[in-house]
Amino acid sequence: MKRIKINRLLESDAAINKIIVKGWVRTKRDSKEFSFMELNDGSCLKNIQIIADSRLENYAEIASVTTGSAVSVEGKLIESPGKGQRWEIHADRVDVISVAPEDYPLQKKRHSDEFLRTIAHLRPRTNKYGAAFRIRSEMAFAIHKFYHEKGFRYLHTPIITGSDCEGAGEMFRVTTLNPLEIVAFDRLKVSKSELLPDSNAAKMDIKQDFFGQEANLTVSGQLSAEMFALALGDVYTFGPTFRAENSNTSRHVAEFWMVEPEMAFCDLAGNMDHAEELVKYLTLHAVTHCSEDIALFTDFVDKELKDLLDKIINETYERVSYYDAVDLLLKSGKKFEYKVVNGNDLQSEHERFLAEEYFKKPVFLMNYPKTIKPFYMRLNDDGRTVAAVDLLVPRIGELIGGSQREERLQMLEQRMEEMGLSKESYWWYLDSRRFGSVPHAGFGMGFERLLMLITGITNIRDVIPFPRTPGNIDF
RNA sequence: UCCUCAGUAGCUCAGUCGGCAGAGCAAGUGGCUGUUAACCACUGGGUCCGCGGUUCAAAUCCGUGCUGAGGAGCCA
Repeated sequence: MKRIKINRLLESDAAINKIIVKGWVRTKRDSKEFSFMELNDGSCLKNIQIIADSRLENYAEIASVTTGSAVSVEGKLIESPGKGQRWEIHADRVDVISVAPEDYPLQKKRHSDEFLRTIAHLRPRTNKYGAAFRIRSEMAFAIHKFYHEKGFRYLHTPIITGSDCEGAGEMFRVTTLNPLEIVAFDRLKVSKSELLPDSNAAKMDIKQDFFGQEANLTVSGQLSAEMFALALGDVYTFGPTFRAENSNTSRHVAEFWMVEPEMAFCDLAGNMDHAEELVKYLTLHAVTHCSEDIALFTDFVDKELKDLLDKIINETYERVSYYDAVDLLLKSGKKFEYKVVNGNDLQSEHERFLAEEYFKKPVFLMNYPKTIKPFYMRLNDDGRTVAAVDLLVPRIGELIGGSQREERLQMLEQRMEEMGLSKESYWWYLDSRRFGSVPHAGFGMGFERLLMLITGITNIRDVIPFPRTPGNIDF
């Protein structure tokens, strides 16, 4: 007989004479006559209560079961006379699969997130993290569902990349060279400057490497995605991304997942329309398909979460240009720790003020000065701003960053020259502007940041199974 | 990387002016009960983050290192 998952049992509208459930004991209350076990199998937030009668032949063994132990239960699903649940199981047979010893770290009480991070291999067994990772799974599915419905093609861009100057941050080096050989260079008293990529020593060295040139983990699939948008029309990527920045904040990890749509024949306004539709769709999907898990977060993590999610789904997102935002910040009368300077990038506190206090809803900030944005963003007619857009949301800050891309070859080459980039290493990228170039646009959305928004979890390390941060790669 | 705060029992934390190391929960034992973060009693449990210093005396004051958190920068 096959086991039934607890989420199905709890949905039952009638008693069932014979069922098998398997799971882990969350807590147990004993008496001489009965043992009450709360069993959870991960299929949903709720446990099911098992009543094991002392007349069961292995009752002594059942009584020894501890929190965290695994059991298999055969019995009857019946309506519960007790408070707090509709259904319970009267066990005809309980097989103890394994007993968790007394040093099982998870207790039947609230633990701090900091402590649970030190036992990241066990934290999915808690209510909060179980809920978080069920939502994560459901959101990943919803992303594919959204794009499939809209006729986008799912694109797998490379994890290992040879282009080293995408400008999106520090990169992780990929090499098959033995680190000991690098130590040997030190022993030979080769100076550090001679090991830099443009030196002969390093060139000789790099030829021995797997790819014969420097290789890194991707920081963005955008440039590749542009090539496919200019062939398949509308594409998106959804996969891991790596940044070697020494960032120690609640919003950054070294390995994270990013959604990157790229759309041909699309301008900045179309880009924003798309971003707004995506965020609304995903939030609505979470609220309707993960209501029980979301309820845990609205009840125990963030009391204002429900209001925020309603706003995200129902409000029209504000759209304001960089220069208007600067004016607005200057006129707000609000005292900031850092002064608002026209032409400089906005500080986190400025962005938070706009999303959380001024507009009190998601806000698109667009048309930034070209001096603070990458080369591939399309130059506006004013000659000083580019068609960039960030989506700022309450509590998180930047959820989305994107732009309309520079599709004009001469403009693109000019921008690359201004920023000191080598045109040779981007030959294939420039080719796309040579052959059938069209206006196109796209953005990147941090998947973990979306999950923080939807769950109210305040630290990004708590929405990814095994977070990677500077100095931390346990598990 | 910078700024701020923190580190005391398995977990969460208290520890006053520098003067014998504490509580709740968890664990163990026993009792009781259709219980539900069950309840009652008893028991065990400490490198007070490490190193150095001041002092008759340091969990407490000073220096330094490590770890964690919050904020900043970078960004998604």
